Amino acid sequence: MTVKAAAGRPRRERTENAAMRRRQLIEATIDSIVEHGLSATTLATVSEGAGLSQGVAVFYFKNKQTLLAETLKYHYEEYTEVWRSAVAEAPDDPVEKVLAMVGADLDERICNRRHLALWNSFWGEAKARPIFAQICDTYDALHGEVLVALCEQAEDLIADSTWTAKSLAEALVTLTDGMWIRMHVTPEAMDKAAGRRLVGRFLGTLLPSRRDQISARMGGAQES
Amino acid sequence: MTVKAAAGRPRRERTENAAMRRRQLIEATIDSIVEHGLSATTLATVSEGAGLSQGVAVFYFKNKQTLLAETLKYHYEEYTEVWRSAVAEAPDDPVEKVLAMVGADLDERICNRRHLALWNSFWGEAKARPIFAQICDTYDALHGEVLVALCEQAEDLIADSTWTAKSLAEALVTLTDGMWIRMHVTPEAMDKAAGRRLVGRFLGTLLPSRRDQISARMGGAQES
Amino acid sequence: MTVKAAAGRPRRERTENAAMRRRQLIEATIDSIVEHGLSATTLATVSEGAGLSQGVAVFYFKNKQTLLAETLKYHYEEYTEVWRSAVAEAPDDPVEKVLAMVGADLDERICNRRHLALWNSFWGEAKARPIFAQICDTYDALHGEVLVALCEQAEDLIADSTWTAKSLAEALVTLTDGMWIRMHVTPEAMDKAAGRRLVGRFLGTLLPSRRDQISARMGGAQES
Amino acid sequence: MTVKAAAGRPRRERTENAAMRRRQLIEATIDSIVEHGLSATTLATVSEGAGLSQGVAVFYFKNKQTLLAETLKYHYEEYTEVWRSAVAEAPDDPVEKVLAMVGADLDERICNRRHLALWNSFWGEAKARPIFAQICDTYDALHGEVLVALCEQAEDLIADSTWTAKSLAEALVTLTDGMWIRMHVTPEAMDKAAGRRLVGRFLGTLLPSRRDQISARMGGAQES
DNA sequence: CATGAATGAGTCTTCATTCAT
DNA sequence: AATGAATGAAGACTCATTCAT
Repeated sequence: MTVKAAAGRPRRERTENAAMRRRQLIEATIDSIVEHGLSATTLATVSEGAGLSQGVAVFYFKNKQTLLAETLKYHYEEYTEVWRSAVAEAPDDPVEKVLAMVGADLDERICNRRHLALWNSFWGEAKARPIFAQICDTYDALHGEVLVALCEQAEDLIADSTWTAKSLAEALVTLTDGMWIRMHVTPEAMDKAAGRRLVGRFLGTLLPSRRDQISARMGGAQES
Repeated sequence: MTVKAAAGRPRRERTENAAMRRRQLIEATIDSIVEHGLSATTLATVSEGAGLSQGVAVFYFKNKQTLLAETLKYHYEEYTEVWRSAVAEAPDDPVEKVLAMVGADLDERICNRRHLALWNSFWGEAKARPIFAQICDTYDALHGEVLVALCEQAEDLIADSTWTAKSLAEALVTLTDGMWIRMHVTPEAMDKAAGRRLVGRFLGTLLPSRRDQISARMGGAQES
Repeated sequence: MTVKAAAGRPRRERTENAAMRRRQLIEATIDSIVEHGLSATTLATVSEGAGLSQGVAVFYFKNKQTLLAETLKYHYEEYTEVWRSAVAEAPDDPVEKVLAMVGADLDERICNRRHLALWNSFWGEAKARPIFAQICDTYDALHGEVLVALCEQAEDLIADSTWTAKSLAEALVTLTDGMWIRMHVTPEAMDKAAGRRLVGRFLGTLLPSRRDQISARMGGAQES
Repeated sequence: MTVKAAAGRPRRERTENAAMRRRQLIEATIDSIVEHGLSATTLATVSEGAGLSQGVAVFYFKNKQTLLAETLKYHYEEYTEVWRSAVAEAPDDPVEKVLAMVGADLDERICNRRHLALWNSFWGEAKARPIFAQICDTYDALHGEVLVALCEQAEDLIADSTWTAKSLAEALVTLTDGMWIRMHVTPEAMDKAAGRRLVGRFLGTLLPSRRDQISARMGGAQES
């Protein structure tokens, strides 16, 4: 009867509340994984971190498994958003686009202790848990396709007969993965600036004529 | 009862037996981690895999924690042995030594499904378990030092002002870690041959004058 | 807010609405017990079955316990109504009255999958839950008294010195309970028609002179 | 080496110990079901009753489900043993055999508070738990076949054209089930002696010429 | 009236660890 | 040396119940 009067509001509020709770729980999950590791992350550590009861996590995610999977997705969404906007905002030059996409991997929003720890934890378990592997595959495939496409247009980079667009993209992704690992496992041996320089040097070696431009984007050949 | 009868048994025999059991259990641990993942590896899966009773693992390793740590060490010992002998056996040329050391990372004895799975699992948990992290650090430090030293001698490689011995070593190690990850996570996207070609291309780009030599060691620049 | 608007709503309407909701919830409870069993019947299965929210069941019944007890009562009320009207409508002859009362136990409204499943579930738990036991006792006592009274008047049936009114009533009730169990547990071994024939044979054996009359009411002595 | 010296002994002991523990746990399960009902029987109530830790129940039965199923089987084995030996020991006369088999259902070892409570609890859940139903079916089928066979030979009992061997067996089984229920639900209304008399009267009515013999086996037509 | 979010005690189950033999 | 029975502390998950809206 008076439903109309209150229409929209309560439902929206409810939906918003649910979204908020889910985010709250996912953040707490990330916190726990970063702090205790994936294997020591329990519904207890998560719900305590979120300041909620154990039941809520189940209420919103049904499963621990689902909670973890959603956490992984959430993380990938953030990453995807970062590289996508980086590419979009890059100057309209093929090499710049590639630099932007690779540079996104070293963006502060992605390449930080929290994200690296999370990513590494999931990778370690991906082979044993098909759901994780599938999520990784999906997002990685998208990322890979876009990078190959950009490399194809950056003809200067693959002018050298050694490289093809595909192999170059693969090399860049491999370099990124390696850096993420090293930054995570031995942060004292490699930090973000060192990572940028490494990629910069690599691309600079490939494309000597643009070395200055690359240096400007990635950081120079300073001490490392 | 019959202890007295066996009392005279030489200590060596006992020690050997113990060493054998330990190896047996470590291998079973690796099997389990490869098959079920680290988080699903229990003393039960290990002892069952070893064909022994539940108690033995504790008897020989005291802890599950210790068993895992010893497994990690065992694995690193194998790896260290491989790259050490590869360097030793390489022709007496600085660049050849570097190629040998990097090539060891792609050696069949190291770069196989089993090792990659194991390594990845431990990395994922390393940050959360100091014991693992410490083991990784120790062995990685040794490996790193040797590689830097070799790079310093391979002056041709760092003739280009872009690279220093240290940054080059870091780049190579990073590339290796990245390859291991990709071979593990997306084996259909990168296999061992593709990995060799990738490193080959990378070094070939750095040192155009030795490109043929590098190709010969690492595999050519075929399609990838 | 709109409480004032509805304030004038007659109490009857509210009471009727409540009665409707209670019936709705009880029916859903029965559905759930029939489908999932008593032990797997939760407030969630009930409220979902009723198409209502979780809270309602508590609102109207205060307890899960009470909801179940009310469900049991509801069921007994239905049964009582059936045998009472059967007796009332039976021809004015003592034997006919007994036949009618026993026949009611095989009436389609009582002797169906749904009722049998429900009854059985409650019996299984009755001993452990005093509230259930008490409800069963109350209604069974009433039923028993009436049946004994009718048997006393049906002198023909107990002419045989073997039987007394009480023992005959007990035998009939026992037979009914047994049939209900067997129809529930092994429906392929006994259906309603077989049940009627069984009772018919039993009474026919007791009272050969009225065998035809009994057959007419209960079904003949066909194959079984 | 010295295995031979200790041979046989430890293994036998171990097997015996396991059998003993299983029996101990099953008895505790029965105790709990009789006392608290099936739905309130938890691994906690069982292991506490057995004076053991929760883990043992799982160790020996793997599951709560399996523990319950084994309990049901154990109970049926006892019952089967009783009626089988009763039939075997009965005089070599068809009617006597039938009387013995039906009488077994009223044997003190079977027809006691404990057994009845147990049986009833399982029946109540049988429909919802296929495993229970299957166990019941298996043992009931055996019992039914034997009873039909005996009835076929007891030609006197089915001389009356009303009854066939099958329908008579069905009637007897139904009577038994009904008695068990009533003894369980309303023990004040029917005890074991009353049950024996009821069956006695029923068979006596069927076979007037043997009434004395039946009375002697089942108890006379005393007060009931 | 009615909703459904939130709680927390309790259940089953797993598993590292202990210990008698 | 080796076994495997036994323990008990978590862990994930369920569910009756409460309560703000």
